This record gives sequence, C-alpha cells and structure tokens, in this order.
Amino acid sequence: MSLGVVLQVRDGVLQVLLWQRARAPFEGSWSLPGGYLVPDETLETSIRRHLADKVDVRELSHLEQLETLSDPQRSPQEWQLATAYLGLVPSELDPRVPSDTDWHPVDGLPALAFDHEAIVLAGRERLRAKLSYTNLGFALAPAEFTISELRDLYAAALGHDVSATNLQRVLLRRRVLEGTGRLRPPGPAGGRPGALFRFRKQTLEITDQFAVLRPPGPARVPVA
Amino acid sequence: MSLGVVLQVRDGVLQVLLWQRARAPFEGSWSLPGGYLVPDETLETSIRRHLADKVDVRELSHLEQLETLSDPQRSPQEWQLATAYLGLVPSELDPRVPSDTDWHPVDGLPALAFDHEAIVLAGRERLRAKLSYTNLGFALAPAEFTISELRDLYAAALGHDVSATNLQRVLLRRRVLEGTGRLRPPGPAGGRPGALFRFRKQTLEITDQFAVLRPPGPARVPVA
DNA sequence: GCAAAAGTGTTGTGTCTACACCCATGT
DNA sequence: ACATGGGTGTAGACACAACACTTTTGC
Repeated sequence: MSLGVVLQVRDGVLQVLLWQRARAPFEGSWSLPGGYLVPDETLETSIRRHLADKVDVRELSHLEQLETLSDPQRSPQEWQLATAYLGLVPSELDPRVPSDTDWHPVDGLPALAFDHEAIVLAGRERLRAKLSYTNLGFALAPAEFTISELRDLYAAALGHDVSATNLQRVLLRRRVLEGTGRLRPPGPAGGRPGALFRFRKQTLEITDQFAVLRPPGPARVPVA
Repeated sequence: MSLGVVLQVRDGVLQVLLWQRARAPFEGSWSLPGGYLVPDETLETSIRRHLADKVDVRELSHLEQLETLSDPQRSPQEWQLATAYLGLVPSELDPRVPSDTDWHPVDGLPALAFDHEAIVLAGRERLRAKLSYTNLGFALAPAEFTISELRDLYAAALGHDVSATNLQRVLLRRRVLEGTGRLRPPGPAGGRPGALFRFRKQTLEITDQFAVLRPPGPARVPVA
C-alpha cells in the first residue's frame, strides 16, 4: 500500500494532513492517508489517487518517495508493506478536506496508528535536509512572496529562527530566487514595502552540490 | 521482491555484483541479485537472505534502502514491485561467489535486464553523495589503511581524483579518522612509511550536518 | 518626527583547495 | 646521493553569520 505524509505551513506552523480511522485496528485514532494499490498502478499514481479521492488534495507542489516499511509487526492484523511518500502543499492554499480529515501540527501530534508517527518525523527530516541544499522551498511558498514571508516559512519548517538578511543572500547567491520588480504595499502599521520574489524553478534542483571532496580544478565560476 | 546493488572497490575500480539470469525474461543477460520475499520477512532480511544464499555475500559493511520501483512496464511479464538496497563490501575482502555471478565495473556495464542499470547508477549516486557528508567511507575501507590507500578508494568511488593531503585534513578535522600509531612499511621502491589510520565508527554518521541555514547561536565549538 | 518594516554594508570566522616544502625510507 | 612516496605549512578563495546602519513607508 501507499501512504502520504502531506506537509504544509499553516498559521505559521508546519502541519501534516491526518485521517481519522473508521475501522479497526486503531479505530478512531489518527493515521496517514493512503491505501492499497490497484493492479498495474504505479506507487506514485496510487498515492496521488488516494490523496485526491479521500482527502481532496490535488495541488501538490512536490511529491517524492520516502521509504518502504516492511516490519512484520507494523500492523497487528496482517503483514503489510507500505511505501511512504512526502508531499508538499504551498502555503497559501486551503484544499477542501472531508470531515474525517484534518491538519495537525507536527510538533504536538496526537497518538498515531501503526508506525505513522515515525514516518511523519522522517518526512519532516527529509524536508529539513532538502531545504538546506536544494531549492525545495518552492514547494512551500506561494508564487510570489517577500523575503520576510519566506523567512517565516523556512523558520516553521526548520524549527528554528532564520535570519531574513542571510536567507535572502544565500538564495540569491545560489540563484534560487529572482526578483519580480513588484512590491508588496505595507500594512496599516507602515513600514517599507517589501520586494516580491519568486523561485526561478518549480522543480527540485540541488543547489549546494558538493559539500566537500569536490572534483579538482579551478573554482567554478559563478553563473554570469 | 528485493534487489541488491552490492558495490566494492576492486582493482582500483568501483564494481557491482551481477548475476546472470538462467531463465526468461532476459535469459542470459546480467541482472541484480535478489528475489521474492517469504511471508513475515522484512525487506532487509529478504535481501540479506538472497545475497547470502545465491551469491554468498555475507560480509556487508553497510546496507541501506534505495527506493522502491513500481512501474507496471518494468517487467515484461507481470507487474512487479521491487525494493532496491545499496550494499557495500570493504575493499580487501573477496567473497566467494558462484559461477553465474561476477563483478562488473560500474563504468562499462553490460546490458542489464529490466531497469537494473538505472538502479545501479542510483546506488552509485547515493554512495557518492554520502561519502561527502557522512563517514560512509568506513564501509569501503579495510580495518586499517594509509591515507594513500583511502584516497584511491575515494577516487574510485567518486570518479575523480582526490587529494590525499586534503582528504586527510578533512577527515581528521571531522574526527572521522583516527591514527593507530602503527606504520605501513614501504614497498621495494622505498619511500616514507605511511601512518595507518582507521575509522572511529563503523556505523553511518552525518559529519557535515548543516550545509547552510543552520540554527542561530554561537559557533559550535569543535570537539576538544 | 517617530515607529515599523525592509534592505545593504561590513567585518569576522571557519572550511576548504592548492601548492610549496620538508621528512623518512630503499637502493 | 637520489628516487620514491608520505606528511606539514601556509596562503588564498569562498560562503556564511552577525550586527550595525540606511531606506521607505504609515501615522
């Protein structure tokens, strides 16, 4: 079967979409959405189908495989293999979800069915790691945003404060962001209007390729 | 089913263990070792069992899950899910393998059955990435080695030259290596004897935790 | 003018590459 | 002595964090 860890920053907090089980085992407790495969279906197709059917989530900005769980003890009833996926939803969307489905902060989860808590935490770890060395921020952010707004998204996902100053410089140096030329007018409290940025790419790219032990040769020239 | 990408540096070249198929489809062509699960078996148990049974490889220094393949077209006969694992064998071992099994350089693979070529390359990518930001080198190296020997292993795995000078400094600064106090006597051509080192840990550890966007606060003190 | 929010200048630090130089051994 | 291979010293490039300062707005 396939399972989806769908994450979104909502109200400034990283949240995961959970589904309340209607049947034993773990009747009534929260679990990850997902379900069985149908014949000749890809795992990715399967999780997309289950997310669209059961929880009406279609606007995934990113989807990647996490891991496959196979411990014979993970389900009390039967031996069950499950492949978990990480899905991300941009921050301004509010997909309509059925009544048995809701968002929960990843800090402060209720008791989850099966081994789902560990899977949620693994998904968050994957997100945190990739925010550091890829452009994955595109999947959390709306189409256009100010640096402050983006800083809040990164802070919620990473779980610690992020400096807007340095975030801007890192992402611009890596050419992950580009300015739109437009400005966001300030709120009623005043303040300088913020410049609006967007991600240059909406697909995953590694932006910090070689941590160390990179190939010999002259320093790579920054893209002109 | 489970599949294993077993890699080892042999004769200074990164090689993968392949198994020659005896049955259709792809009769006679090379493929990754592996096979079906038996009930109540973990995927990891399964791949270890198949590697031990069929190819007599028991001395894996590292084993981790790569990904699960599910394309309905990947096997011409039937719809087949396969979970691929990356296994590593230290460089000085020469496990006894049956006659239908052999090592092949990853640069210069024969035509492989199914989608196995892509899986091998994915395994190599995983290895290359983790050599940069973890202590995974322990899984390629013998118990003790000189920096030159280790340099050759890294160069074979990474596919480019590596400077022994800098490799030593990086791995010592990160406290991944430690000296043994012993020396390797020089060969017949003479030369200064090389100091012998070993990896401090034989289990995977991240040694370059935050590429960027690390939490605020005073600089982490290097371990005294 | 003053508060609020955004953005820039600048300094310091740590980590890495590159390369010159020195050290220990065999013949 | 000299060739061979191992190891250290050091300088420069770079990316980043931190923080002070400036800019632009509302009131």
